Amino acid sequence: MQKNNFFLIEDFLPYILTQAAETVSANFQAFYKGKYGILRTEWRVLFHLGNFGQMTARDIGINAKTHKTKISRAVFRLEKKKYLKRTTSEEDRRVEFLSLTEKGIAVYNDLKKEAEGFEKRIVKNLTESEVLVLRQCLKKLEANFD
Amino acid sequence: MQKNNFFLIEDFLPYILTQAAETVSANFQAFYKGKYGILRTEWRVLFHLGNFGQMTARDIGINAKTHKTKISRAVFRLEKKKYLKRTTSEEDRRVEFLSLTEKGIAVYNDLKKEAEGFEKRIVKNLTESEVLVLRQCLKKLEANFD
DNA sequence: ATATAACAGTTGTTTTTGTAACTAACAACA
DNA sequence: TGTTGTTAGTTACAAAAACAACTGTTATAT
Repeated sequence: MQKNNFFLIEDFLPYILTQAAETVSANFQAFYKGKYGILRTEWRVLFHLGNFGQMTARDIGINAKTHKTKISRAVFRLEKKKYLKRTTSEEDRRVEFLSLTEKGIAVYNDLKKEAEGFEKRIVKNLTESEVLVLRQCLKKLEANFD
Repeated sequence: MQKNNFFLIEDFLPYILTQAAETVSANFQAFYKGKYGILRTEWRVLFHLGNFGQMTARDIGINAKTHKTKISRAVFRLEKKKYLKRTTSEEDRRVEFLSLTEKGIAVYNDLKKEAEGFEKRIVKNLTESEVLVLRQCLKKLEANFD
């Protein structure tokens, strides 16, 4: 395995960013998949509802930058597990308000606790200012592609 | 959409890391998929071979932290497109050495050029020291989960 | 030698995603 | 009204990923 080029895949930011994201989230995903059979998009929906309360699928999709079909299917699966309930809007019957059930809230709270521990484990390695810069950079990077 | 919690999904590092990675690489992926019909794992294999020359599927898998079945299928597809050729090892007939064909090298060079431009576009937003810290942090994060 | 384990890589099956087409409801404007 | 366009959310189908079981080969150990 010898180096014969100036462009190195291991210096390419989208690559190392993706690798880091995959590596870091793999453990956590395995945890919530193993414990609650929840997939990534389901986790996102659950946490949006847990964080912000009642929301529409549309708004979750916009905030999480996730395509509506994925949201739709995640909502379906969460509903099947009784983690989530729907209420059709009175004003616009196309719109459904989503919110967590008691059961969903319990799951959310457990996953939240786990997420907090996970977060600590990640940043333990870094100085406070590093974490700050990291967050800033990630935000800036993303803003570049909107 | 109101905030009623201390844990916020938008501050959760695995989440913002994943979001940033997805947002940032979406454009690039669309480009190479559109132009050469290449998927993410295929891109990784191509760039490992382009960067390091002849390699085995196993070593690409280890370096790219990608499961062998994904590598195997990516290799198959790259071979079908004549971007890559295989040579069975003399010493160990289980082992196949992979390397790019002329056609593969041409594709690699084009994608490399594109990647360089892409990289510049990303970091344009950031100061040199920010980029440095970002790279460091990503490396440290990943090392935490090996 | 020969049995057993370990390894490189592939294939089969199920689950999940991507993409586009779809239904139903609303909006706007003639 | 009625026609056209837009929007929220679903569904259908093809492509890709996850996971486990598989083939063929080499290494180990009795």
